[in-house]
This record gives sequence, structure tokens and C-alpha cells, in this order.
Amino acid sequence: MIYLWNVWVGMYYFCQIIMNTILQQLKEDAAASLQTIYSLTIAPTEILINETKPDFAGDYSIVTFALSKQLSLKPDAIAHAIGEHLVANYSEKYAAFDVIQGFLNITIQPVLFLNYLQENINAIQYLPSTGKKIMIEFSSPNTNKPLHFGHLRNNFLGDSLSRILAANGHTVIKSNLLNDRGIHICKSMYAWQAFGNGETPTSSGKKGDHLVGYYYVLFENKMKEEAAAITEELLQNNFSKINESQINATEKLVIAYNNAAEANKKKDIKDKIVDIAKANTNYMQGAREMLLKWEENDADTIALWQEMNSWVITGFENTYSKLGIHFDKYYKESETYLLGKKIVLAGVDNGVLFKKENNSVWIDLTADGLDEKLLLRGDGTSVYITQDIGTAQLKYNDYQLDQSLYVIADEQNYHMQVLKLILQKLGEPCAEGIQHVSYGLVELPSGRMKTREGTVVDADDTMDEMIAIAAKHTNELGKTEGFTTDELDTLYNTIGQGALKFFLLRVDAKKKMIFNPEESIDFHGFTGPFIQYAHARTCAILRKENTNKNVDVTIELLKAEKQVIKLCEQFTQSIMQSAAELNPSILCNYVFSVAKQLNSFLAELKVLTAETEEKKILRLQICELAKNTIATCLQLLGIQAPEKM
RNA sequence: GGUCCGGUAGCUCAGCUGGAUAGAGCAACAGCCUUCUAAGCUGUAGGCCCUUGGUUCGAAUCCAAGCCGGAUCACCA
Repeated sequence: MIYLWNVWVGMYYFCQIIMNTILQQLKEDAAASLQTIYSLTIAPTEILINETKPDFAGDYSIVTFALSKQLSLKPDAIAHAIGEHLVANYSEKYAAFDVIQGFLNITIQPVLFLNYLQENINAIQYLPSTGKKIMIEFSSPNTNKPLHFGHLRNNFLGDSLSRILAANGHTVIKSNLLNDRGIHICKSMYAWQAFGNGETPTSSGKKGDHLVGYYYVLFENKMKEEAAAITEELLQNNFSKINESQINATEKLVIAYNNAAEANKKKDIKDKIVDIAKANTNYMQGAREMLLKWEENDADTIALWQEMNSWVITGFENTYSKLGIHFDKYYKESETYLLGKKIVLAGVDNGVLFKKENNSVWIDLTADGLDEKLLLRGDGTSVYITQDIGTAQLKYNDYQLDQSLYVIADEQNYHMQVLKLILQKLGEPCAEGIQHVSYGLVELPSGRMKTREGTVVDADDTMDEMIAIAAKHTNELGKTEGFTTDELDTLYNTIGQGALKFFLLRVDAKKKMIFNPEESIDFHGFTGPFIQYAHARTCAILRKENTNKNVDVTIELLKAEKQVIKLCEQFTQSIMQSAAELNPSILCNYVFSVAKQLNSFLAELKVLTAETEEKKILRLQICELAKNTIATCLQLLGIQAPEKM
């Protein structure tokens, strides 16, 4: 695998091959034919070509209805004319044609497939370098709790996209923005100080992120308890625990609560009262004081913050490494928020932004159909988007990016739209390249996961469970004779991780998905292990016999043989489309179809005991091509391809 | 309420820049291991593609209206 990777990297940097797929050639040739026959100038991309349905003879079908309109001729007449022209003038590529109701079904010369087989058998070719530099930010966790199942989708998407973009010839920088500052961080710090008794990851044997997460949840629970008590007092018209300035408004809410008739309305009002109670708990006051001290650079607070952050980050690194993910660059919100503030203040001087009477800074986006947006609070502290402005500029200056992608859940669509718009208005050169890779949240059957309510599925637990299930399945099948303990562990990890990654990547990222922890993730059908298994089986054949001999390019191809090569040949298209749509699920569907086709091929035809020596060579090479295509696709999905399983 | 996203087989999802009889996987049913790994292969069954109207030779796909579900519109992050 390592060797192959080096080959790929080499190809990526030095290979300047212009990718010319069969489909592209057909489009170009069809466009040329139309030019010759009808003097019709049409871009090859405008020509609609589908794969020919299995019931008809042919490989690809040109759909001529649209042309019929432009040429004022019957579809069948055009189809016949193009078909005859193609077969007459490009006989080395097109063997035959057939016209059925406006569809021109073209049979590709087998030699084209056989040439592809020869040229790609040892290494599947990526696209030549574009010179384009793209940063992709993903994961970006808060440093107050461990990663959960939702992060897994984010991480796998980001990791896979970075690989896919690299395969498309771009230079990719993977970045991770740590949200390491703010009130949520102070909450876990406060609770640790109050209840931790000096507990550390070393003293407790707990993973750092889990340890800190425990105190975050503890804070929330304790604070909620206190808030519940205060709420009771408020409902009894006792307002002694809350801030004087809030008493009047709270009093009105309590009256409204008592007068409300409908249960829904009562609940809404009570929620508001609870919010006020929460803000007035000793816990929240403690956390706020801590944040203030942090911003004032209080030595003890900073020391505690650094220590607890380091625990979390060590924990994250452990998880990332288990997931097979690494980053080229870490950014920290604590290091960028001041830069953002500076840019915003400069924007005030330029007159792009404006101040309100209480000194808060705003941008007016009403002309763009959005609202006014706050960029700095009245007290001068920055809000969430302020640091994003700083980070965006910093990224651009660090790497001179052509494009800057953000893998962030779709709940932040508005936020990302606003961010780009603000940077544009500020005249920041980084603005144009910003693009949000939006994905749907992973939900449980019961609804959204919430750390504070303890309804999250933990990332580490999920991985461990997947590996355990992989081990169970593997042992039941009993095919791992001769494996060492280490090899077995690696295999369980490979399969468990493959199942999980494929499960999360196979669905269109834009769509939200529901994950039911009660139903285990499948290992059959449209899954990672299915594809890994096709790879392993093929490896088994190739271990027994391999060949360096060239295939006779005049050999006749059986349908099962041709189908495999034909699908493999569509690899380039598949990675181009995945990159264009920033969507790894396209690649998942593609590699599944290759694996399925390969399995059918292996079920139908003998390889090692083929009818003739020529057929054996051909089929061994088809195995090699398909195996490499599958391994390459899996690699682009961040999934390992085992040689035995 | 404004904006955005989704609604396809019992379940999970492809297909959506309009094109041939709407496809996979799971679950169900029926076959296939003295022959390269059965985590596999082959077959059967299962569909008012949310509704209504429009555009078109042709609509799951485009447009409009509506229904259902979700996100978002904070001096939260």
C-alpha cells in the first residue's frame, strides 16, 4: 500500500497526462460530426450521453431529441447520420451503432477498453496538477467535551474531500480550528475547580477530553439544579436571587405565566423564566467571572485554561489518530479573535461598518436581503463571527489560497453566508474563495444529540464498538487462519473503520441522516466491508498467480469482462464529479458498482482455470485493474483496503 | 412570519444540468459452496416518485401553489 501511495503521489506531481475518457472522446467526436454533417457548432459538454440500458446493444447512447429541435430534423434521422459518420470516420473507436427511438446506441471498440486496461493496470491515474491551492477546514471542535457521532461525519467528509481534491490535481491544506475560548470553556474549568479535587488524566486514567467533558456536563447539571430552585422562588414571587434590573420584566413574565391558559404558552413563558434563573445562578456568575479573568490575562486562570486545553487536545489527537485523520495546520480561536477585532475596527474607520449609541459595531446587510449583524458587543468583546473574520484573513495570508472550504453543519448556513458577505464588503481578498461545504446533522431517532442532556453518541465509543463488531463477524466466519494477533487487530480496525466511514459517507452530505444506535451498522450489501471483501478476494486470486504478459488487444471481450473494465474506466469521471460537487457519496456509489460488477464477474467466470491462456492473462489483468481501482477509491474515502479478510 | 433544505419500495438511500420499461442495499421469499474467500452470486416479490396545476414531443427531474418535516433569522457558539 505504501509503495502504491508513493506511485500515486509521483503521478500527481509529474504526470501531465490530459485525461481523455471514452465518454469525453465520444462527446468531442459527436460534436465534430455535427459540425461536419450539419455545420452545427455545439460544445461537446452540451451533448447528452447516457450509459446504454442493459437491454439494448451498445455501450453509450447519444440522446438526439434536443438536437432535433436545433436542426429541425427528426431525432432518428440525426441519430443515423451521426452514427454513420462516427463509425465511418472513427472506426478505431466505434464499432457499431443502433438507433432506437431517438437514442443512438454506440458500441465502443473493445480495443479502447483493452488499452485502458493496459495503461492503468499498475496505478490508477489521478488528474494532472492544477496549481490551485485549497484549504479545507473541518472538525473544528470545542475544547470542552469529547468528539461525538456528529463530528465523525464532519471529520470523514473533510478528510475524504481533501483526498478527492488532491486527486483532482489541487494542492490541499487540511486545517482544524479549535474553539478553545469562551464561556463554554469556562464552564468546564469552573466545575473542575469546584469539584475536581485536582483530578488529571494521569491521576484518574481517563482520556483528557472525556475528563473535561465530564466537568462540563457536571456544570450544566449543577447549574440546572440551582436554576430550578430559583425558578420555583420566582414563581412564588420571590425575586431576591436575580439581578435588580431584571426584576420588573421577570415579574411580568410570572404574571403572564399564571394567567396563561394553554399548556404550550405556559411552557414558553416558563422557558423564559428558567433562562433568567439560569443566568442568575452562582454557577453562571462564576463562569462569567472566569471568562472576564481570562480576557484580563489573569495568570492562574490562563494556567488552568492551558492545562485543561492540553488534556483535551491530547485526547482529540488520540481520537484523530484512531480515525486515521491528521491536519496540516491548527488554528486556535484564542489566537485569532483579536485579529478579527482589529479588522472590524478598521472597518468602522472605513465607514463600511457603523457603531450604535452603546458603542456596539454592526454591519447593515439589509440591501442583500439579510439583517443588520452585530460584530462587536457594546463592551468591546468579540462575538463568534468576529474571530471567523480574523481566521479567514489569517488563512489567506498564511497560504495565498485560491479557495477556502469550511466543512460545517447546515445549521450554520446563514452564518457562513454572512461571513462571506462581510468579508466582501470589507474588501478582504480572502472573501471570494470562501465556500461552505454544508452537511446535514446526524440525528438520533429521538431527535438531535445534545451534550448537555447526555444524549450524545460518543465518537470513541462508536469506533470501539465498530471494531468489536468487526472482530465478532470475522471470528464467526473463521477465515483468518495464520493471522498474528497484531494482524488481527489491524484487520478488525480496518473493517470496523471501513464500515463506519462508508456508512457516513455514502449518503449525500447535504441530507440530514438518522442514526439508530440500536440497529448495528451493516456489513453486507452497500457497505464498506462488502467493498473491502471484493478487494480481498481479488487479492487472493492474484496471490496465486500474476502475470506481466501483455494482453492481446484483439481478443474478444465477454460481457462480464467488458463491464468491469468499462466501469473502471469511469473512475476519472467519478472523482471529477465528486470534486465538482464536493460530495464523496458519488465516489461511494461508484466504487460499490465496481465491486458489485467484479463479484459478478468472479462468480460467472473462472480466472485461474480460464478456457485459454489468453483469457487467463486477460482476466488476471482485469482483476488487477479492478483491485487497484477499488483500493484507490477506498483510499480517497479514507478507508483501508485489506488484502485478506 | 421571512429565507433556506428535504419528502422516491416496509426501512435506509441513488437517480434531479428534462429522455428508453424509476434503480441499489437491508428486511421477505426461492435457488447456488467436492471448482480462484458464501462478508458472495442468481432470481421472485415489493412504487398515485407528498398533492394539485403549468411548461414540453416527453416531467421523479423544470415552474407555481399547497401539505408535511427540518434548519435558521441572538450583544449564544
